[in-house]
Amino acid sequence: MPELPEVETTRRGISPHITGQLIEQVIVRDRRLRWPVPVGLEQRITGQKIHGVSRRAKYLLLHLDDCELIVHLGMSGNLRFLPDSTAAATHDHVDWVFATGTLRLNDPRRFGCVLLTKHAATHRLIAKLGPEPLDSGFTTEHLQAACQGRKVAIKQLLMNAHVVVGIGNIYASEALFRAGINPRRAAGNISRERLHALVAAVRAVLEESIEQGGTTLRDFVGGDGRPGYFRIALKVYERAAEPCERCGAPIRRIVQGQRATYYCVECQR
DNA sequence: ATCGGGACCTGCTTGC
DNA sequence: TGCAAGCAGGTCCCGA
Repeated sequence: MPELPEVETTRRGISPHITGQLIEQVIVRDRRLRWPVPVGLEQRITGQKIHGVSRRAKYLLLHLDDCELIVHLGMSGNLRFLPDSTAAATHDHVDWVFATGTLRLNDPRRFGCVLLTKHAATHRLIAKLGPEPLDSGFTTEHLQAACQGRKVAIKQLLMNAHVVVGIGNIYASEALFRAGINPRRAAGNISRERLHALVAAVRAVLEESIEQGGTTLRDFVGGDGRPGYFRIALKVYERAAEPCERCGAPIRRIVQGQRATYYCVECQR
């Protein structure tokens, strides 16, 4: 489900509600996620305070007294703060209960995770990630170095979290459209000038989406339960056969690495 | 080192 | 109406 803008929207939605709050109770209804929710998590963190919620790539990090929780929403997860008690539904995996309400993780496809660690920054899932696309570390030089000698398609390289994090299937297509680059082009065969444009396009599309609360295609809701409104701003994603906004040619859908890619054959070379 | 593909899941839509 | 196939916002891990 969520790419960086949706995870960031979730973070902003839940953070004010739980930061500074004491965890009164933890309810795990279904430990089955991508990796099982650790046995004993409930006792381990009950009574601890949430000192803040940060984000690294698509991981949400909850900072507690003496440990950190790594939460990933996978393809279909959402994390919501519920001020009033609401009966749990199917696929509600974990509740964190506070005096002011409940933080609840729902994840039908179970590709998400809830993990416990001392220091998330050194955790194996996080330690080797590439730079954040909205931070200063994501530069033309960095992208150029990552592309050097690579034969993979630029779209697949953009989605590689060891190169740059947070860009999933929607925003990879959208950023390449903005930059005018064919998603199938070999990464190593793109000029520095065009990579410079791509860096700017990635930043712009992610920032604009965050402003709109992310993209809701089917079922995404942010921490407050509201959908994101960036879908109407998508230029190519899920627009196969529709006319390109720029040139009128029909948007094409192809498959790369088992994922759908959308692009304009005229505007993107 | 790089790459391609399979794996992990449920639920919705589409087509026969 | 029923059923099977295809598709969906992620990413780890394996073998070549």
